[in-house]
Amino acid sequence: MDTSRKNHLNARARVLKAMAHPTRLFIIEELEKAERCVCDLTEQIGADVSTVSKHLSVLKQAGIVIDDKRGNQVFYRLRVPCILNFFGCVESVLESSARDQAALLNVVGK
Amino acid sequence: MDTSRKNHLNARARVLKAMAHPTRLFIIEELEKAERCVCDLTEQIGADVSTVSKHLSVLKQAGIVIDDKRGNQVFYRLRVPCILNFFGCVESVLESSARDQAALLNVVGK
DNA sequence: TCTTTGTTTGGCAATATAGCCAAATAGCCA
DNA sequence: TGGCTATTTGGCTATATTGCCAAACAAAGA
Repeated sequence: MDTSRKNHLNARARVLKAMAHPTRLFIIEELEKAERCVCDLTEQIGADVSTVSKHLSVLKQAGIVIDDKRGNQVFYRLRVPCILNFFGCVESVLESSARDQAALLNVVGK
Repeated sequence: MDTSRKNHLNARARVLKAMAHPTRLFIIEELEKAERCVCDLTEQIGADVSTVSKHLSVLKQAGIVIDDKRGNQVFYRLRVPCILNFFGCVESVLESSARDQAALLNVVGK
């Protein structure tokens, strides 16, 4: 495997890793609707502000969100609008898993 | 946040997490081309067989790949064909990050 | 059966992640 | 300036992940 391919794989993995957490997926979904300040997200999520802030910084470092300070609030929004389309395939994985599970249970049940 | 939304976020996060590793992305890309046995993947990846086998089992548990034993070899293939389209958006995140980095360097350079 | 080849599993050490609390920082307004 | 609100950072513990080695398993063939 050459270096350039390795770098590419690492870069992609970093983005996916940043998304791979329920709270961060929630944030992404919310930001798809509109920008949000940390306080709003924190309230919706129901965790410590510091926890939410750290999740946001993970997303920011991965290049997924961008922040914008206005007054003493910080607003976050998605940097790239396509992120949500992105999930069509994740959904098919989930559905196909569910289908196969069901089929399996059916067989076992007999 | 209601339970059903939480479950959904967890399910999605599990799939993304399974993908979020360079070696596993490599495997996914290879399987997009054709099914592969563990031995082929191991050779390409250049890690211990046990390591590769564990990565495969992560992908399998997430419902991303499926295995098929033939003789004493085990062949893996993607369960869902769309996985690679999936990356269009990851790419835009990367590109947009790169662009902004470059712009930043430009400003700093002045 | 014994051996060889291919794969998975168990176990371990190193490292990374998550989430909380406490403390630091930043901006606003009196 | 002092106090208030919003956010980030540091530090800690608990937990999860990674990757290797060694050992177990499985299939095939001599």
